[in-house]
Amino acid sequence: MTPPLPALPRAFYDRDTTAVARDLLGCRLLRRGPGGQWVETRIIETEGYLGPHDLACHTARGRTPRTEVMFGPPGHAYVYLIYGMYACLNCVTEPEGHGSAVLIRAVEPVAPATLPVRLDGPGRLTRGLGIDRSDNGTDLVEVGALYIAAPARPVTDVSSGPRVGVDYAGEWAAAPLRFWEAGNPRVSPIGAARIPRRRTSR
DNA sequence: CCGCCGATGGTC
DNA sequence: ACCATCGGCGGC
Repeated sequence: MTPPLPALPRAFYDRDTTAVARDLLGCRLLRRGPGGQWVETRIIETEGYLGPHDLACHTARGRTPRTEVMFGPPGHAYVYLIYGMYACLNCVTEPEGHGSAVLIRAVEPVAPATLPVRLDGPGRLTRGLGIDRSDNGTDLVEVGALYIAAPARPVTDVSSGPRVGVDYAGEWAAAPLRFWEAGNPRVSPIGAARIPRRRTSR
């Protein structure tokens, strides 16, 4: 693929986190590899983390070195290490100081049309695209090695459900802040409609 | 198909 | 001690 596809403006991120989480579906996540080659993907699953009042949100534990980026201006990447071995990619939302972000949980390849790695799952997509904590703080509004562009066509059919892996968050565990493109079979089936399994024998 | 468990290391 | 995960394995 050949960017520059224009990056989404900062105003896109400087909004209600739930709206940003929904509107990121269909957007392009662009990654330039070490060899200068581009990979264009399409966002198909997200989760909103609303701020310090949201007990599932990292900022609920206050302002710390790790969450500094989340309290910063919108439109920056918040990348953190989970379980000692996977990175998770987020976009900071709302005005500076708010402490909210959207986790990108799954993308699908656009160009190249297929890749030898899976990109569904927050840990798999960062591993597959070579995203790690060195990308923390990247300004996604700049056309750089990692940024986000507008969708070819907006996603209108959106499903939602509880976020994954936040059972510790009390009342907030059940909040329907996970969003995915309805009917897309590449979204991991956690909480989504069961994927009909292909017949393997005859 | 479902559920359990280990890997692995930053964070507070 | 916990954790916004993943993949392998064993049981049904």
